[in-house]
Amino acid sequence: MYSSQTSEVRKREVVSHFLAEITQEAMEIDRQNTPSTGEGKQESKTIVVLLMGPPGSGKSTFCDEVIRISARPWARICQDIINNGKSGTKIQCLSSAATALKEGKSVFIDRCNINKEQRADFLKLGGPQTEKHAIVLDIPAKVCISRSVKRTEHEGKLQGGKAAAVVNQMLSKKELPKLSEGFNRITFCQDERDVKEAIGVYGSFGPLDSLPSGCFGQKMLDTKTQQGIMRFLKKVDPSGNAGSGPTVVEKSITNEIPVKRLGKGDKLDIASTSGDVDSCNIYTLAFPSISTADFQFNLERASDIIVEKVEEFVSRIGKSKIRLLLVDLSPESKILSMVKTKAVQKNVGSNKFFTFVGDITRLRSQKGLQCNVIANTTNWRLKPGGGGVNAAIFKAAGPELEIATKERAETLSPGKAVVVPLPSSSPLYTREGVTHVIHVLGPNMNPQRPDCLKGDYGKGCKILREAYSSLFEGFLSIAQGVGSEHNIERPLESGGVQEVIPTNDDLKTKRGAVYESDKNKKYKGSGGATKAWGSWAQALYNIAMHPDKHSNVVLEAQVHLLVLARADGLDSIADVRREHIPLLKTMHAVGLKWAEKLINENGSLLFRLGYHSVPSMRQLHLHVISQDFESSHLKNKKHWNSFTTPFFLDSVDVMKELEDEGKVTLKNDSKFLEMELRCHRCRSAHPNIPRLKSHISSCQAPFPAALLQNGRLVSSEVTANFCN
DNA sequence: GTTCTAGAAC
DNA sequence: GTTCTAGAAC
Repeated sequence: MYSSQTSEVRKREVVSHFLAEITQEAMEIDRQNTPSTGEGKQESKTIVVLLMGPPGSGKSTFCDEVIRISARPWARICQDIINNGKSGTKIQCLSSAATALKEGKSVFIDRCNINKEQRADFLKLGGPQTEKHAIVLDIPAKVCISRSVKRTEHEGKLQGGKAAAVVNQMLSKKELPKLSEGFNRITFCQDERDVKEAIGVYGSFGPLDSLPSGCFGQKMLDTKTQQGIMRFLKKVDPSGNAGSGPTVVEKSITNEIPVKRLGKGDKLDIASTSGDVDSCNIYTLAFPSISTADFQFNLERASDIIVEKVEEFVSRIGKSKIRLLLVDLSPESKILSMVKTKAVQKNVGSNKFFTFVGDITRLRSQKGLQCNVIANTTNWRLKPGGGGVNAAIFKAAGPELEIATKERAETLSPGKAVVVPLPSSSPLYTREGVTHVIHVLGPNMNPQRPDCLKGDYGKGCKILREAYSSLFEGFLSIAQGVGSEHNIERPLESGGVQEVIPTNDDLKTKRGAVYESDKNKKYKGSGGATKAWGSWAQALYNIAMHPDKHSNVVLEAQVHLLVLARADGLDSIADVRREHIPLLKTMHAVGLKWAEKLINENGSLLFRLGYHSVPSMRQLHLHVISQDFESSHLKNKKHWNSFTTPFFLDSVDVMKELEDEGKVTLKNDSKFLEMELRCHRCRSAHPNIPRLKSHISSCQAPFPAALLQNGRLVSSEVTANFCN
């Protein structure tokens, strides 16, 4: 923090020093140009014209057109090409502009100049005689994006899907210029006609002419609101529809949720342009509108209350990585569009609140949207059935939810909520990554249902508010790790083998998770026995040596579990000899049993069983890892490569080599961990982890042939059995 | 393992 | 300007 501040200060010093110099030079020029006698001869004055607008708004075209028809000497200072045709820095622009002014040229500052801060230094250029103008190309975002996307030879190399991201990003920072910043004249252009007109004005603006000061062309438009909306949207509308009008904006909100995978193939780049593939780090509550379906609560009132309660909650949580998602199955949902409109009007939620069309029980599997907690609008008996969300959630979660619910509460009063941790065996947990269901009971206005309020909206609104408060409170308590009691399973009794399932829970709850890592550079290549282990690398050893103290250490995870050997002194595959074959077989059998159990629960899972060539944690452990690699803990190249390159030794191969050779010869090669990132299925290469993750979330290519042999890949189709 | 951060990449 | 990686410290 300190050092970054220092460097920022230093940067400013450099800039202001530099500015002082060029300003002085410009003033000298001005003095030379200013006639010392009071003769009436009019001198030509230089002007600095700052273009302002996102990529695709037509800044360069504007300059080119004016320069083409103008009698005045101009220089176009374009940040995109200032560095020998490549993009350069603001300082280069300032320097180049100062030089041009010195030569008596007027200058166009052709860069986005999107906010006051970006413009400030350019307004210091030249002397007091130098006029400062702004041309604001306030063109609809939609137009800018489509232009940016279409261009193939743009100087700034801003092409394709990235353009949408950049345009939106920039618009979120837009601050229209004001005369008070130091401008003599500001021209606003909102469409092509305005632009043409301005080109005409500046094109015929001769060296000796002057233009009236002030603001021109600004239409009635509440830019404050626009900015608010842009901030609300923050991220990109992947469809490129982010516009400045509220109609477009509403659509954007729906699309705005970062989605890992919308479809297949052609839409793959959506994730990368939305720039939020790490959205799994945001703790999310998905909730249906309470009471507005079967309980027939008035939509107008309900939407007011939702917006009110969300606003209240969002202001409380500050910058926490938490978000709320109002979900409805129907794209035509009235409540969704009403809430959307009101949220936009009130500018609620910033990037913390979204509306979303989808099945609340399938947000991850269908929409690629990870929600940690979902709310269930239930009935007073907390029982399945009744149709709607309640039936769907109980059905999707399986009997596990019923049982877990029963342990918590038998009934629920209107306005109240109950938090139920979902057992890891629930399909909603394994398939969707949902860790908790919060049952909430809203007020009922339907005479066919119990506790009907008979139109008493005084009471009804109070209860509905209370219901949302209870719901959000429950969510917050989970998010903060308070009251999150996780179900604990007993480890299987299996001879000298202890199992640990590390969690891939996004939250740091109080349960202590043990994660497997790949390696600790210092120990690279060293054998197992003499290795010095860091304290965290000891964790598995401690569990294996003292299982009594850790008898209930089974940490939940959807996709990755470890089978530990209890033998002391056996830290890695390098230590393993022929006599350990029975142990390895047992470990394999245990791993396989778990894999099959998990596959039974979720037929789409595929597993590989194997060892790391050089483990990062001591105590021999077998990885049983599902091949979806959907985990927020998979963060870097080493993680990925440790499971998808020959660094990962399939258990079946290890056992075979032990039988044939008596030991396992390690290639002992760290190069595997440094290899480029390749999809484990189709082997395509990807530049970084987020892009890779985005790809693997939808890649359905068959696995490489080698994996399909000898039972290396365990799936619902393959019933590999290497033990017994 | 996590967190922090500089600087590279975009 | 933002995103991403990788190295260092813990």
